[in-house]
Amino acid sequence: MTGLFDRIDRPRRLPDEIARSISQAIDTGQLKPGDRLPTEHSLSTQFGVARTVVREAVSLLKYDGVIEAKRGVGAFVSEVGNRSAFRISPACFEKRQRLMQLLQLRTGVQADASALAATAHKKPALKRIGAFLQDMTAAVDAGTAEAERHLDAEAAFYRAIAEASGNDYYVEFIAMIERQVDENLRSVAVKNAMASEWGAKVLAEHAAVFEALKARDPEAARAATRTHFERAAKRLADRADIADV
Amino acid sequence: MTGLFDRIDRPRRLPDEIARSISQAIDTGQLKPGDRLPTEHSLSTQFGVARTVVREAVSLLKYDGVIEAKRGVGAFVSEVGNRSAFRISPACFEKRQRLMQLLQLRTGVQADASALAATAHKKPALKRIGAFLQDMTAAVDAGTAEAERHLDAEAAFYRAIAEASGNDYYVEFIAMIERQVDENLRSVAVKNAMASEWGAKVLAEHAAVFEALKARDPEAARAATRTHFERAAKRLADRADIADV
DNA sequence: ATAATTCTGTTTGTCTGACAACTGGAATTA
DNA sequence: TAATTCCAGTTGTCAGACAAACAGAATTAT
Repeated sequence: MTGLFDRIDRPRRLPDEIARSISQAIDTGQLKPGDRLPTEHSLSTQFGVARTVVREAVSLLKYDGVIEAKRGVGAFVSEVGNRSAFRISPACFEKRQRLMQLLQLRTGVQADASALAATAHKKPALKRIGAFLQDMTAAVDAGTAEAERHLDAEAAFYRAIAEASGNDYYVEFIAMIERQVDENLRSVAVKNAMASEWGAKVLAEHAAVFEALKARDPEAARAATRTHFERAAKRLADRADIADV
Repeated sequence: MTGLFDRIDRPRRLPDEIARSISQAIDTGQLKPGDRLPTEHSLSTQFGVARTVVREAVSLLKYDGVIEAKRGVGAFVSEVGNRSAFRISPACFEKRQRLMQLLQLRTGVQADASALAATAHKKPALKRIGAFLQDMTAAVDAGTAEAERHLDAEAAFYRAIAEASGNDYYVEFIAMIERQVDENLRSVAVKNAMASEWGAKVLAEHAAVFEALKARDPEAARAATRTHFERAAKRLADRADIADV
């Protein structure tokens, strides 16, 4: 049973903390592309940690292409558009606008995945997808107690669709986004799932997607998926307790 | 002037090399989710480097959520779907199927971005976009000598569209993909751009996108963008010298 | 005999100091 | 004046040490 206890705040690793700090300085414009970072020695004294820790932190940012280092010279903030990874910072869940933008991107990708799956799916995949839809139905029938199960089944439903598309990148991308959203907005999503007046309504959205897949109609699948995720985004953002600016 | 000299292969950083090695072991299934990694001490002797180097490498993978470490116990491969970043490994450009999948994902996202931009764009943005289209036209008129400029203008054209969408995540995502594709397939793309018989044809594809934006017609913009990127993907994959399996 | 506790070795996390490789510019020399 | 050499500074790597946390064995108490 989850929800009884909040996860204790484990002492995070120092390098992650420092990487986040530097990354934030770049995002907020305190460090602009081309700017030179303080030396590792300087950073280690500023943060009050050993240089090895600073090195690990800087190494993370180098790996993402956020900064570039030249031996004997220093480390510099890279030009934008040189990133080698797509990553969502937790700060994005603090502002409504950023959140909506993220969910908008996800909606489009997820709709594409459904459209692909509509024509590409094999029989066993459809069976799997249908099973998750039944899971959701059962969870809704069971009422608010099974809200968590409902959410898990929903995530599995759309993950299965992504897998049925036959494109591994959709699976990876969707899984990544889903994980981030879940990690940051789980509690809000649970509240939404518990709002029983929505149960049947939302279920119909999923069912429409499934029917479109069964009919191998890509455009219907895309439209149905888009409809659900657009509404879900609205429900989430409406209920999320975040700043409007 | 680019293209005269190839960039010398600088000795890569050890941590990146090791991170890549471990990551590959996971991708190929030599290390499965739940498996325990060798100890840092063991890895340092196996790779013949200091533990600090191994630590940096492992730290990168931890940051991506590929592995999780417990002090006093060891480091373990995470379950799939726990990644906190979306990253494209260079290996993806070695197999035609993976490449097509990647380009398919990009096509969908880019098409969505265009659809959004069609309704969201402001006047100055449209002007910027049009300027890049003219750049491309000029480059095509100048012939094969300006192939590189053509490519740069094309990338800038679609980046500008993403910016006009008003959604920062589209900008980030598209920039990341574009960079990876460019880095790995630049030479192929140049050859394509130099194939003069395509010049006018391709230019018409871009122009169609621009016209749809000007007309503020989202579905037309989406369709035109999709058409271009699907054809571009085909041209790229046809010419790319990669394995079919 | 069983359950609780303590001890111990292992592993990751952090610290410290050192040296190597490399760079840009200053000081020196031709 | 121009070329060369030298030097302080910075990142990259190395080596060793200790702290923190954990799993399981050994010990003790019930």
